[in-house]
Amino acid sequence: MKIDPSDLRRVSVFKEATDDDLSLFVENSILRMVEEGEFFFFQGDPAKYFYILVSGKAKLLQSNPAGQQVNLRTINEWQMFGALGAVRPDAIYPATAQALEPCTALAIESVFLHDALQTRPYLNFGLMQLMTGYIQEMQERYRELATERVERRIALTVLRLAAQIGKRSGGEETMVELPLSRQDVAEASGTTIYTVSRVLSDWERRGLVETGRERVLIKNPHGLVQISEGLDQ
Amino acid sequence: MKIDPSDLRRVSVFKEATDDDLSLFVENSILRMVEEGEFFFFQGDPAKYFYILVSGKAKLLQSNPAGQQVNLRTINEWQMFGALGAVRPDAIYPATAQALEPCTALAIESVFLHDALQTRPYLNFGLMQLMTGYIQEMQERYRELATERVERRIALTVLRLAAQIGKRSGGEETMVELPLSRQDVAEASGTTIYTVSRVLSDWERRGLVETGRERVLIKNPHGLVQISEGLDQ
DNA sequence: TGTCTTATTTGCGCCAGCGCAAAGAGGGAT
DNA sequence: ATCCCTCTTTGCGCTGGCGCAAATAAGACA
Repeated sequence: MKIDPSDLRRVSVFKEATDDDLSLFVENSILRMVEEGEFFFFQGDPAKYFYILVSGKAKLLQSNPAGQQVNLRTINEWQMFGALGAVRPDAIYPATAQALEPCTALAIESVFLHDALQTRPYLNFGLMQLMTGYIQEMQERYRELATERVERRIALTVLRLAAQIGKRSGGEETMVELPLSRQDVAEASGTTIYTVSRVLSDWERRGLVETGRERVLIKNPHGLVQISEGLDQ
Repeated sequence: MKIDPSDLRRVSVFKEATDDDLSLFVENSILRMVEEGEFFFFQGDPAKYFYILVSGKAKLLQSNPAGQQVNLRTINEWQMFGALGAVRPDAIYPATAQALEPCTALAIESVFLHDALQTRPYLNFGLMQLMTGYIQEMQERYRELATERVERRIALTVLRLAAQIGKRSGGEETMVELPLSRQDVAEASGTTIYTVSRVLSDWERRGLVETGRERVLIKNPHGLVQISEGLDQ
Protein backbone atom coordinates (compact mmCIF):
# COMPACT_ATOMS: atom_id res chain seq x y z
CA MET A 1 0.00 0.00 0.00
CA LYS A 2 1.20 3.43 -0.96
CA ILE A 3 0.35 6.66 0.81
CA ASP A 4 0.01 9.77 -1.28
CA PRO A 5 1.41 12.66 0.76
CA SER A 6 -1.52 14.85 -0.18
CA ASP A 7 -3.82 12.37 1.60
CA LEU A 8 -2.25 13.63 4.80
CA ARG A 9 -4.01 16.90 4.32
CA ARG A 10 -7.15 15.14 5.54
CA VAL A 11 -5.48 15.05 8.95
CA SER A 12 -6.70 18.17 10.73
CA VAL A 13 -3.26 19.06 12.03
CA PHE A 14 -1.82 18.98 8.51
CA LYS A 15 -4.57 21.00 6.86
CA GLU A 16 -2.25 23.94 6.26
CA ALA A 17 0.92 21.99 5.57
CA THR A 18 3.09 22.48 2.50
CA ASP A 19 3.53 19.61 0.05
CA ASP A 20 7.16 19.36 1.06
CA ASP A 21 6.28 18.96 4.70
CA LEU A 22 3.74 16.28 3.92
CA SER A 23 6.26 14.33 1.86
CA LEU A 24 8.74 14.63 4.69
CA PHE A 25 6.31 13.12 7.15
CA VAL A 26 5.40 10.29 4.80
CA GLU A 27 9.05 9.55 4.14
CA ASN A 28 9.70 9.32 7.85
CA SER A 29 6.79 7.05 8.52
CA ILE A 30 6.35 3.32 8.74
CA LEU A 31 3.10 1.73 7.60
CA ARG A 32 1.80 -0.55 10.31
CA MET A 33 -1.01 -3.07 9.97
CA VAL A 34 -2.92 -4.06 13.09
CA GLU A 35 -5.46 -6.89 13.20
CA GLU A 36 -8.89 -6.39 14.70
CA GLY A 37 -8.61 -6.56 18.47
CA GLU A 38 -4.86 -6.11 18.45
CA PHE A 39 -3.01 -3.15 19.92
CA PHE A 40 -1.05 -0.17 18.64
CA PHE A 41 0.41 0.53 22.05
CA PHE A 42 -0.32 0.01 25.70
CA GLN A 43 -0.90 2.44 28.51
CA GLY A 44 2.46 2.85 30.24
CA ASP A 45 4.66 2.15 27.20
CA PRO A 46 7.19 4.87 26.32
CA ALA A 47 5.49 7.13 23.78
CA LYS A 48 8.06 6.66 21.05
CA TYR A 49 5.70 6.88 18.07
CA PHE A 50 2.54 8.70 17.22
CA TYR A 51 0.09 7.35 14.68
CA ILE A 52 -2.15 8.47 11.88
CA LEU A 53 -4.94 6.03 11.14
CA VAL A 54 -5.16 5.39 7.40
CA SER A 55 -7.94 2.81 7.36
CA GLY A 56 -10.13 1.05 9.90
CA LYS A 57 -11.31 2.20 13.28
CA ALA A 58 -9.64 2.09 16.67
CA LYS A 59 -10.30 3.09 20.24
CA LEU A 60 -8.32 4.61 23.06
CA LEU A 61 -9.01 3.02 26.40
CA GLN A 62 -7.77 3.17 29.94
CA SER A 63 -7.77 0.37 32.51
CA ASN A 64 -7.86 0.69 36.24
CA PRO A 65 -5.64 -1.49 38.48
CA ALA A 66 -8.43 -4.11 38.61
CA GLY A 67 -8.53 -4.31 34.82
CA GLN A 68 -11.88 -2.62 34.23
CA GLN A 69 -11.79 -0.53 31.09
CA VAL A 70 -13.24 2.73 29.91
CA ASN A 71 -13.19 4.05 26.37
CA LEU A 72 -11.75 7.51 26.14
CA ARG A 73 -12.06 8.11 22.45
CA THR A 74 -12.86 6.42 19.17
CA ILE A 75 -10.51 7.00 16.29
CA ASN A 76 -11.51 7.21 12.70
CA GLU A 77 -9.56 7.37 9.45
CA TRP A 78 -7.14 10.25 9.14
CA GLN A 79 -7.12 11.01 12.81
CA MET A 80 -3.91 11.35 14.75
CA PHE A 81 -3.43 9.55 18.05
CA GLY A 82 -0.72 8.92 20.61
CA ALA A 83 0.76 12.34 19.95
CA LEU A 84 1.22 13.45 23.56
CA GLY A 85 4.76 12.08 23.42
CA ALA A 86 5.75 14.86 21.07
CA VAL A 87 5.09 17.43 23.75
CA ARG A 88 6.57 15.78 26.81
CA PRO A 89 9.98 14.39 25.97
CA ASP A 90 9.94 11.41 28.39
CA ALA A 91 6.25 10.74 27.98
CA ILE A 92 4.52 7.41 28.29
CA TYR A 93 1.18 6.64 26.66
CA PRO A 94 -1.58 7.47 29.13
CA ALA A 95 -3.96 5.08 27.37
CA THR A 96 -4.05 1.92 25.27
CA ALA A 97 -4.95 1.99 21.57
CA GLN A 98 -6.79 -1.01 20.18
CA ALA A 99 -8.06 -1.74 16.67
CA LEU A 100 -11.83 -2.12 16.33
CA GLU A 101 -11.41 -3.35 12.77
CA PRO A 102 -8.37 -4.37 10.73
CA CYS A 103 -6.34 -1.15 10.62
CA THR A 104 -3.48 0.42 8.76
CA ALA A 105 -1.71 3.38 10.25
CA LEU A 106 1.33 5.52 9.70
CA ALA A 107 3.73 5.40 12.62
CA ILE A 108 6.06 8.37 12.98
CA GLU A 109 8.63 8.93 15.68
CA SER A 110 7.48 11.38 18.35
CA VAL A 111 10.78 13.24 18.23
CA PHE A 112 10.24 13.90 14.56
CA LEU A 113 7.00 15.73 15.31
CA HIS A 114 8.63 17.37 18.30
CA ASP A 115 11.37 18.80 16.11
CA ALA A 116 8.94 19.79 13.37
CA LEU A 117 6.91 21.77 15.91
CA GLN A 118 9.90 24.01 16.59
CA THR A 119 9.97 25.39 13.09
CA ARG A 120 6.39 25.13 11.89
CA PRO A 121 3.90 27.36 13.68
CA TYR A 122 0.91 25.89 11.82
CA LEU A 123 1.61 22.54 13.44
CA ASN A 124 1.52 24.07 16.90
CA PHE A 125 -1.82 25.61 16.23
CA GLY A 126 -3.27 22.51 14.71
CA LEU A 127 -2.15 20.38 17.60
CA MET A 128 -3.47 22.85 20.14
CA GLN A 129 -6.85 22.93 18.46
CA LEU A 130 -6.94 19.16 18.60
CA MET A 131 -6.05 19.27 22.28
CA THR A 132 -8.63 21.89 23.21
CA GLY A 133 -11.18 19.72 21.44
CA TYR A 134 -10.24 16.70 23.57
CA ILE A 135 -10.26 18.74 26.73
CA GLN A 136 -13.73 19.99 26.01
CA GLU A 137 -15.02 16.56 25.09
CA MET A 138 -13.55 14.98 28.20
CA GLN A 139 -14.98 17.73 30.39
CA GLU A 140 -18.41 17.19 28.92
CA ARG A 141 -18.25 13.45 29.26
CA TYR A 142 -17.06 13.80 32.83
CA ARG A 143 -20.00 16.00 33.67
CA GLU A 144 -22.40 13.62 31.96
CA LEU A 145 -21.04 10.67 33.88
CA ALA A 146 -21.31 12.60 37.14
CA THR A 147 -24.78 14.02 36.66
CA GLU A 148 -26.82 12.08 34.09
CA ARG A 149 -28.81 8.87 34.31
CA VAL A 150 -27.63 5.86 32.30
CA GLU A 151 -30.21 5.94 29.56
CA ARG A 152 -29.40 9.55 28.81
CA ARG A 153 -25.68 8.83 28.96
CA ILE A 154 -26.01 5.94 26.55
CA ALA A 155 -27.99 8.17 24.18
CA LEU A 156 -25.31 10.87 24.37
CA THR A 157 -22.60 8.27 23.83
CA VAL A 158 -24.28 6.66 20.85
CA LEU A 159 -24.87 10.05 19.25
CA ARG A 160 -21.28 11.07 19.83
CA LEU A 161 -19.98 7.80 18.39
CA ALA A 162 -22.30 8.20 15.41
CA ALA A 163 -20.77 11.60 14.69
CA GLN A 164 -17.24 10.27 15.12
CA ILE A 165 -17.32 6.91 13.37
CA GLY A 166 -20.82 6.39 12.02
CA LYS A 167 -21.42 5.39 8.41
CA ARG A 168 -24.51 6.70 6.68
CA SER A 169 -26.46 3.54 6.04
CA GLY A 170 -28.50 2.23 3.10
CA GLY A 171 -29.98 4.81 0.73
CA GLU A 172 -31.77 6.25 3.73
CA GLU A 173 -31.66 9.82 4.86
CA THR A 174 -30.56 9.82 8.45
CA MET A 175 -29.89 6.18 9.30
CA VAL A 176 -26.43 5.69 10.76
CA GLU A 177 -24.63 2.40 11.17
CA LEU A 178 -22.21 1.74 14.05
CA PRO A 179 -19.92 -1.31 14.14
CA LEU A 180 -19.91 -1.49 17.95
CA SER A 181 -20.50 -4.29 20.42
CA ARG A 182 -22.48 -3.81 23.63
CA GLN A 183 -19.12 -3.99 25.38
CA ASP A 184 -17.81 -1.04 23.35
CA VAL A 185 -20.85 1.09 24.10
CA ALA A 186 -20.72 0.14 27.79
CA GLU A 187 -17.07 1.14 28.07
CA ALA A 188 -17.73 4.38 26.26
CA SER A 189 -20.70 5.35 28.41
CA GLY A 190 -19.42 4.16 31.76
CA THR A 191 -21.89 1.37 32.40
CA THR A 192 -22.24 -2.40 31.90
CA ILE A 193 -23.10 -4.60 28.93
CA TYR A 194 -26.30 -5.69 30.70
CA THR A 195 -27.61 -2.19 31.05
CA VAL A 196 -26.63 -1.29 27.48
CA SER A 197 -28.40 -4.39 26.22
CA ARG A 198 -31.55 -3.58 28.17
CA VAL A 199 -31.62 0.02 27.00
CA LEU A 200 -30.98 -0.87 23.36
CA SER A 201 -33.71 -3.52 23.48
CA ASP A 202 -36.09 -0.91 24.81
CA TRP A 203 -35.14 1.53 22.07
CA GLU A 204 -35.58 -1.19 19.49
CA ARG A 205 -39.11 -1.87 20.79
CA ARG A 206 -39.78 1.85 20.41
CA GLY A 207 -38.46 1.83 16.84
CA LEU A 208 -35.52 4.14 17.48
CA VAL A 209 -32.76 1.71 16.57
CA GLU A 210 -32.14 -1.69 15.08
CA THR A 211 -29.54 -3.84 16.77
CA GLY A 212 -27.51 -6.85 15.81
CA ARG A 213 -24.36 -8.65 16.78
CA GLU A 214 -21.70 -5.94 17.13
CA ARG A 215 -23.90 -3.52 15.29
CA VAL A 216 -26.22 -0.63 16.08
CA LEU A 217 -28.29 1.04 13.40
CA ILE A 218 -29.76 4.37 14.37
CA LYS A 219 -33.13 4.72 12.67
CA ASN A 220 -34.33 7.84 14.44
CA PRO A 221 -31.52 10.12 15.57
CA HIS A 222 -33.98 12.78 16.60
CA GLY A 223 -35.59 10.42 19.06
CA LEU A 224 -32.20 9.75 20.62
CA VAL A 225 -31.52 13.46 20.88
CA GLN A 226 -34.79 13.83 22.76
CA ILE A 227 -33.81 11.09 25.18
CA SER A 228 -30.38 12.66 25.62
CA GLU A 229 -32.06 15.91 26.56
CA GLY A 230 -34.60 14.29 28.82
CA LEU A 231 -37.46 15.50 26.64
CA ASP A 232 -39.04 12.10 26.17
CA GLN A 233 -41.63 10.33 28.41
CA MET B 1 -1.55 46.25 44.22
CA LYS B 2 1.43 46.09 41.93
CA ILE B 3 2.54 43.05 39.97
CA ASP B 4 6.24 42.58 39.44
CA PRO B 5 6.70 41.12 35.94
CA SER B 6 9.20 38.61 37.24
CA ASP B 7 6.45 37.12 39.43
CA LEU B 8 4.92 35.88 36.20
CA ARG B 9 7.76 33.45 35.86
CA ARG B 10 5.97 31.36 38.50
CA VAL B 11 3.33 30.68 35.85
CA SER B 12 4.39 27.43 34.20
CA VAL B 13 3.76 28.75 30.70
CA PHE B 14 6.03 31.72 31.29
CA LYS B 15 8.90 29.77 32.85
CA GLU B 16 11.15 30.42 29.86
CA ALA B 17 9.93 33.91 29.01
CA THR B 18 12.22 36.90 28.60
CA ASP B 19 11.88 39.85 30.98
CA ASP B 20 10.62 41.96 28.09
CA ASP B 21 7.85 39.52 27.31
CA LEU B 22 6.78 39.37 30.93
CA SER B 23 6.59 43.16 31.14
CA LEU B 24 4.56 43.21 27.96
CA PHE B 25 2.02 40.80 29.41
CA VAL B 26 1.79 42.74 32.66
CA GLU B 27 1.35 46.02 30.77
CA ASN B 28 -1.49 44.52 28.78
CA SER B 29 -3.26 43.13 31.79
CA ILE B 30 -5.98 44.39 34.06
CA LEU B 31 -5.96 43.47 37.73
CA ARG B 32 -9.33 42.08 38.67
CA MET B 33 -10.59 41.44 42.20
CA VAL B 34 -13.29 38.84 42.69
CA GLU B 35 -15.10 38.28 45.98
CA GLU B 36 -15.48 34.83 47.47
CA GLY B 37 -18.29 33.02 45.68
CA GLU B 38 -18.30 35.46 42.74
CA PHE B 39 -17.46 34.58 39.19
CA PHE B 40 -14.65 35.32 36.75
CA PHE B 41 -16.71 34.15 33.81
CA PHE B 42 -19.57 31.84 32.97
CA GLN B 43 -19.79 28.77 30.79
CA GLY B 44 -21.05 30.01 27.42
CA ASP B 45 -19.64 33.54 27.58
CA PRO B 46 -17.35 34.56 24.71
CA ALA B 47 -13.80 33.77 25.83
CA LYS B 48 -12.46 37.29 25.48
CA TYR B 49 -9.97 37.18 28.36
CA PHE B 50 -7.79 34.61 29.98
CA TYR B 51 -6.68 34.90 33.59
CA ILE B 52 -3.69 34.38 35.80
CA LEU B 53 -4.62 33.93 39.44
CA VAL B 54 -2.42 36.14 41.62
CA SER B 55 -3.92 35.38 45.02
CA GLY B 56 -6.74 33.26 46.39
CA LYS B 57 -8.18 30.02 45.08
CA ALA B 58 -10.80 29.37 42.45
CA LYS B 59 -12.55 26.48 40.77
CA LEU B 60 -13.65 25.62 37.28
CA LEU B 61 -17.06 24.00 37.14
CA GLN B 62 -19.56 22.85 34.58
CA SER B 63 -23.34 22.71 34.95
CA ASN B 64 -25.76 20.46 33.15
CA PRO B 65 -29.07 21.77 31.80
CA ALA B 66 -30.74 20.92 35.14
CA GLY B 67 -28.20 23.03 37.02
CA GLN B 68 -26.27 20.24 38.71
CA GLN B 69 -22.60 21.09 38.92
CA VAL B 70 -19.33 19.25 38.70
CA ASN B 71 -15.91 20.63 39.54
CA LEU B 72 -13.45 20.22 36.75
CA ARG B 73 -10.38 21.76 38.29
CA THR B 74 -9.19 23.77 41.24
CA ILE B 75 -7.01 26.75 40.53
CA ASN B 76 -4.21 27.94 42.74
CA GLU B 77 -2.02 31.03 42.72
CA TRP B 78 -0.01 31.58 39.55
CA GLN B 79 -2.06 29.22 37.50
CA MET B 80 -3.52 30.25 34.19
CA PHE B 81 -7.15 29.57 33.36
CA GLY B 82 -9.68 30.34 30.66
CA ALA B 83 -6.96 30.20 28.00
CA LEU B 84 -8.78 28.03 25.46
CA GLY B 85 -9.99 31.21 23.77
CA ALA B 86 -6.48 31.97 22.60
CA VAL B 87 -6.49 28.87 20.45
CA ARG B 88 -9.95 28.95 18.93
CA PRO B 89 -10.69 32.44 17.67
CA ASP B 90 -14.46 32.41 18.26
CA ALA B 91 -14.30 30.35 21.41
CA ILE B 92 -16.68 30.46 24.33
CA TYR B 93 -15.72 29.38 27.84
CA PRO B 94 -16.60 25.70 28.22
CA ALA B 95 -16.81 26.09 32.00
CA THR B 96 -17.55 28.61 34.73
CA ALA B 97 -14.80 30.00 36.99
CA GLN B 98 -15.75 30.83 40.57
CA ALA B 99 -13.67 32.21 43.43
CA LEU B 100 -13.32 29.93 46.45
CA GLU B 101 -11.73 32.77 48.43
CA PRO B 102 -11.31 36.47 47.74
CA CYS B 103 -9.17 36.49 44.61
CA THR B 104 -7.04 38.82 42.57
CA ALA B 105 -6.20 37.88 39.02
CA LEU B 106 -4.60 39.35 35.94
CA ALA B 107 -6.98 39.47 33.00
CA ILE B 108 -5.39 39.56 29.57
CA GLU B 109 -7.15 39.62 26.23
CA SER B 110 -7.19 36.25 24.51
CA VAL B 111 -6.14 37.79 21.21
CA PHE B 112 -3.03 39.15 22.88
CA LEU B 113 -1.94 35.63 23.83
CA HIS B 114 -3.06 34.39 20.43
CA ASP B 115 -0.79 36.89 18.70
CA ALA B 116 2.06 36.23 21.08
CA LEU B 117 1.90 32.53 20.29
CA GLN B 118 2.70 33.24 16.64
CA THR B 119 6.14 34.61 17.40
CA ARG B 120 7.16 32.88 20.62
CA PRO B 121 7.73 29.13 20.32
CA TYR B 122 8.30 28.72 24.07
CA LEU B 123 4.73 29.83 24.70
CA ASN B 124 3.39 27.18 22.36
CA PHE B 125 5.29 24.50 24.16
CA GLY B 126 4.31 25.73 27.58
CA LEU B 127 0.67 25.87 26.66
CA MET B 128 0.76 22.43 25.09
CA GLN B 129 2.36 20.95 28.18
CA LEU B 130 -0.39 22.49 30.26
CA MET B 131 -3.00 21.03 27.92
CA THR B 132 -1.55 17.54 27.89
CA GLY B 133 -1.57 17.71 31.68
CA TYR B 134 -5.27 18.55 31.72
CA ILE B 135 -6.08 15.88 29.21
CA GLN B 136 -4.33 13.27 31.29
CA GLU B 137 -5.96 14.44 34.50
CA MET B 138 -9.42 14.47 32.94
CA GLN B 139 -8.87 11.02 31.45
CA GLU B 140 -7.88 9.66 34.84
CA ARG B 141 -10.78 11.27 36.61
CA TYR B 142 -13.16 9.99 33.99
CA ARG B 143 -11.90 6.47 34.47
CA GLU B 144 -12.13 6.79 38.23
CA LEU B 145 -15.70 8.02 38.03
CA ALA B 146 -16.61 5.17 35.69
CA THR B 147 -14.94 2.35 37.55
CA GLU B 148 -14.29 3.19 41.21
CA ARG B 149 -16.53 3.10 44.26
CA VAL B 150 -17.36 6.39 46.01
CA GLU B 151 -15.13 6.04 49.04
CA ARG B 152 -12.14 5.40 46.83
CA ARG B 153 -13.12 8.28 44.54
CA ILE B 154 -13.43 10.66 47.45
CA ALA B 155 -10.01 9.57 48.70
CA LEU B 156 -8.49 10.14 45.24
CA THR B 157 -10.21 13.52 45.01
CA VAL B 158 -9.09 14.70 48.43
CA LEU B 159 -5.52 13.64 47.72
CA ARG B 160 -5.56 15.40 44.37
CA LEU B 161 -6.98 18.57 45.90
CA ALA B 162 -4.39 18.38 48.66
CA ALA B 163 -1.64 18.33 46.06
CA GLN B 164 -3.23 21.18 44.10
CA ILE B 165 -4.36 23.59 46.80
CA GLY B 166 -3.44 22.08 50.18
CA LYS B 167 -1.55 24.11 52.77
CA ARG B 168 0.90 22.28 55.03
CA SER B 169 -0.72 22.68 58.41
CA GLY B 170 0.63 23.44 61.90
CA GLY B 171 4.21 22.52 62.65
CA GLU B 172 3.35 18.99 61.71
CA GLU B 173 5.06 16.82 59.16
CA THR B 174 2.43 15.66 56.77
CA MET B 175 -0.79 17.31 57.88
CA VAL B 176 -2.51 19.15 55.06
CA GLU B 177 -5.30 21.68 55.41
CA LEU B 178 -8.01 22.09 52.77
CA PRO B 179 -10.47 25.02 52.77
CA LEU B 180 -13.27 23.03 51.15
CA SER B 181 -16.91 22.49 51.98
CA ARG B 182 -18.61 19.10 51.65
CA GLN B 183 -20.28 20.60 48.59
CA ASP B 184 -16.92 21.33 46.97
CA VAL B 185 -15.65 17.81 47.60
CA ALA B 186 -18.91 16.31 46.36
CA GLU B 187 -18.76 18.28 43.13
CA ALA B 188 -15.14 17.36 42.62
CA SER B 189 -15.67 13.66 43.19
CA GLY B 190 -18.99 13.26 41.43
CA THR B 191 -21.16 12.40 44.40
CA THR B 192 -23.44 14.11 46.94
CA ILE B 193 -22.82 16.11 50.11
CA TYR B 194 -24.54 13.36 52.12
CA THR B 195 -22.18 10.69 50.97
CA VAL B 196 -19.14 12.93 51.42
CA SER B 197 -20.29 13.75 54.93
CA ARG B 198 -20.77 10.09 55.81
CA VAL B 199 -17.39 9.09 54.41
CA LEU B 200 -15.52 11.94 56.12
CA SER B 201 -17.22 11.14 59.44
CA ASP B 202 -16.08 7.57 59.07
CA TRP B 203 -12.53 8.66 58.31
CA GLU B 204 -12.59 10.98 61.29
CA ARG B 205 -13.61 8.08 63.54
CA ARG B 206 -10.66 6.15 62.15
CA GLY B 207 -8.31 9.06 62.86
CA LEU B 208 -7.42 9.75 59.23
CA VAL B 209 -8.76 13.30 59.04
CA GLU B 210 -10.17 16.05 61.16
CA THR B 211 -13.15 17.93 59.74
CA GLY B 212 -14.81 21.24 60.40
CA ARG B 213 -17.07 23.71 58.72
CA GLU B 214 -15.65 24.20 55.23
CA ARG B 215 -12.42 22.57 56.29
CA VAL B 216 -10.72 19.21 55.97
CA LEU B 217 -7.45 18.48 57.72
CA ILE B 218 -5.64 15.42 56.48
CA LYS B 219 -3.85 13.82 59.42
CA ASN B 220 -2.79 10.60 57.75
CA PRO B 221 -2.25 10.96 54.00
CA HIS B 222 -0.85 7.45 53.79
CA GLY B 223 -4.09 6.04 55.11
CA LEU B 224 -5.99 7.86 52.39
CA VAL B 225 -3.60 6.54 49.77
CA GLN B 226 -4.34 3.04 51.02
CA ILE B 227 -8.07 3.62 50.73
CA SER B 228 -7.61 5.10 47.27
CA GLU B 229 -5.80 1.94 46.21
CA GLY B 230 -8.30 -0.37 47.87
CA LEU B 231 -5.64 -1.73 50.21
CA ASP B 232 -7.58 -1.05 53.40
CA GLN B 233 -10.15 -3.30 55.14
C1' DT C 1 -25.19 37.45 74.53
C1' DG C 2 -28.78 36.28 71.48
C1' DT C 3 -30.42 35.77 66.79
C1' DC C 4 -30.03 34.28 62.13
C1' DT C 5 -28.04 31.99 58.45
C1' DT C 6 -25.74 28.48 56.43
C1' DA C 7 -23.15 24.10 56.72
C1' DT C 8 -23.12 19.55 58.42
C1' DT C 9 -24.67 15.20 60.26
C1' DT C 10 -27.45 11.16 60.38
C1' DG C 11 -31.69 8.12 60.38
C1' DC C 12 -34.43 6.10 57.06
C1' DG C 13 -36.52 4.34 52.94
C1' DC C 14 -36.05 3.58 48.32
C1' DC C 15 -34.63 2.40 43.65
C1' DA C 16 -31.49 2.58 39.60
C1' DG C 17 -28.43 -0.05 38.02
C1' DC C 18 -25.22 -3.92 38.80
C1' DG C 19 -23.95 -8.54 37.88
C1' DC C 20 -24.75 -13.60 38.14
C1' DA C 21 -26.51 -17.24 35.54
C1' DA C 22 -28.68 -19.48 32.02
C1' DA C 23 -30.75 -19.45 27.68
C1' DG C 24 -30.66 -17.81 22.97
C1' DA C 25 -28.72 -16.13 18.58
C1' DG C 26 -25.27 -15.14 15.00
C1' DG C 27 -21.62 -16.35 12.21
C1' DG C 28 -17.18 -18.51 10.98
C1' DA C 29 -14.84 -22.81 10.06
C1' DT C 30 -14.67 -27.41 8.52
C1' DA D 1 -25.02 -29.18 7.76
C1' DT D 2 -22.98 -29.10 12.10
C1' DC D 3 -20.02 -27.59 15.63
C1' DC D 4 -18.27 -24.13 18.43
C1' DC D 5 -17.22 -19.82 20.01
C1' DT D 6 -18.53 -15.49 21.23
C1' DC D 7 -21.95 -12.00 21.73
C1' DT D 8 -26.42 -10.83 23.42
C1' DT D 9 -30.63 -11.05 26.07
C1' DT D 10 -33.31 -11.27 30.15
C1' DG D 11 -35.03 -12.98 34.76
C1' DC D 12 -33.85 -12.22 39.31
C1' DG D 13 -32.10 -10.62 43.61
C1' DC D 14 -29.28 -7.44 45.80
C1' DT D 15 -27.07 -3.26 47.40
C1' DG D 16 -24.51 1.09 47.10
C1' DG D 17 -25.48 5.32 47.27
C1' DC D 18 -29.05 8.86 46.69
C1' DG D 19 -31.81 12.30 48.77
C1' DC D 20 -35.53 13.83 51.97
C1' DA D 21 -36.15 15.60 56.42
C1' DA D 22 -35.01 16.89 60.85
C1' DA D 23 -31.63 17.76 64.23
C1' DT D 24 -27.32 19.87 65.31
C1' DA D 25 -23.24 22.82 64.97
C1' DA D 26 -20.58 26.76 63.67
C1' DG D 27 -19.96 31.30 62.48
C1' DA D 28 -21.55 36.10 61.36
C1' DC D 29 -23.55 40.06 62.91
C1' DA D 30 -25.89 43.13 65.86
